[in-house]
Amino acid sequence: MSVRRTNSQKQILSLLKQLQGEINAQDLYVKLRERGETLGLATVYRGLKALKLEGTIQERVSPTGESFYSLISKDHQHHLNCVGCGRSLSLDICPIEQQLIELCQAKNFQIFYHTLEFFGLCHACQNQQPN
Amino acid sequence: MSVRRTNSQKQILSLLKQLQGEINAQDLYVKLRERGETLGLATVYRGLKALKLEGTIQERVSPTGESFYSLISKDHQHHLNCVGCGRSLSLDICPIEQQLIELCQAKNFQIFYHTLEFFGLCHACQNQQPN
DNA sequence: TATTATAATGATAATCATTACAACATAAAG
DNA sequence: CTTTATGTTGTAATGATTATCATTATAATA
Repeated sequence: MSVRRTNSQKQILSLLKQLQGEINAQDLYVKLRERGETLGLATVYRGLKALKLEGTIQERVSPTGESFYSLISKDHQHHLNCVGCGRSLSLDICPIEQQLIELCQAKNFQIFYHTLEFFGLCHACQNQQPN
Repeated sequence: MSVRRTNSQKQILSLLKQLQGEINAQDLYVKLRERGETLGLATVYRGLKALKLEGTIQERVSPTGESFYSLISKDHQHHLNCVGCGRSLSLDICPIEQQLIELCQAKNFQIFYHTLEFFGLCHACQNQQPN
């Protein structure tokens, strides 16, 4: 209910809108400081958490354990992730039908977004010895 | 090509088969020690990495940044994850068609597995103040 | 079998994103 | 203008994972 939007949350949202992509908390912090804002790193994390709970932004945890944040948008992307080099390739398709989402809602869940990721070896990593 | 399987890798695989579920590296280490094995924690991490590169096991990074490992199996599961309490509910459906996977292979990617996760608020978390 | 090269291992230190904490600031309410 | 709750900051603590390096096991070769 409390749609109180603190100043730091506004700043975070503003930057995310401008970016139109995903970014991690630390880089977000640096960019905001570059803008002249004076907020602290802890506040950035707290703001991101609040926005996530509101369903305004989404979080993707990378294989390195680092979180990336972005606005939730209709034209989201999924990825092919290489377990060898860690790089990922964007896909422009999404097989998740509205029908499936409604099925989830039926379980009393309020769905904000979904993630679909494929894992395997990219061409380069297939043709070389591990390690 | 080198399908050399070290002793520690065998032990890790053996435990994962017995478990039939996912486990993090630290717990895996403890369980192996309880079995009487004498391997070190670093070796567990190394073994998991090697098995992952082989396409034998899969890794799921939790929102806390912790990794969970399990055997890759046909009857995998997807989840509804609550961004509030962090709990997740298993789904028994998977909308990913073989056709889609072949499309990925066409991009020179060798797919081992995929993950599909929904995020939102569970019933309990919808009806309470944040924080 | 003895020798040598290569890979695996274990203990521990280093790394790094995130969270906890305590002091201070701000705003809302009476 | 106090009181009270909430937001914010910098810093220390946390905790999983990775790097390091000396040691040991394994494989390849003579």
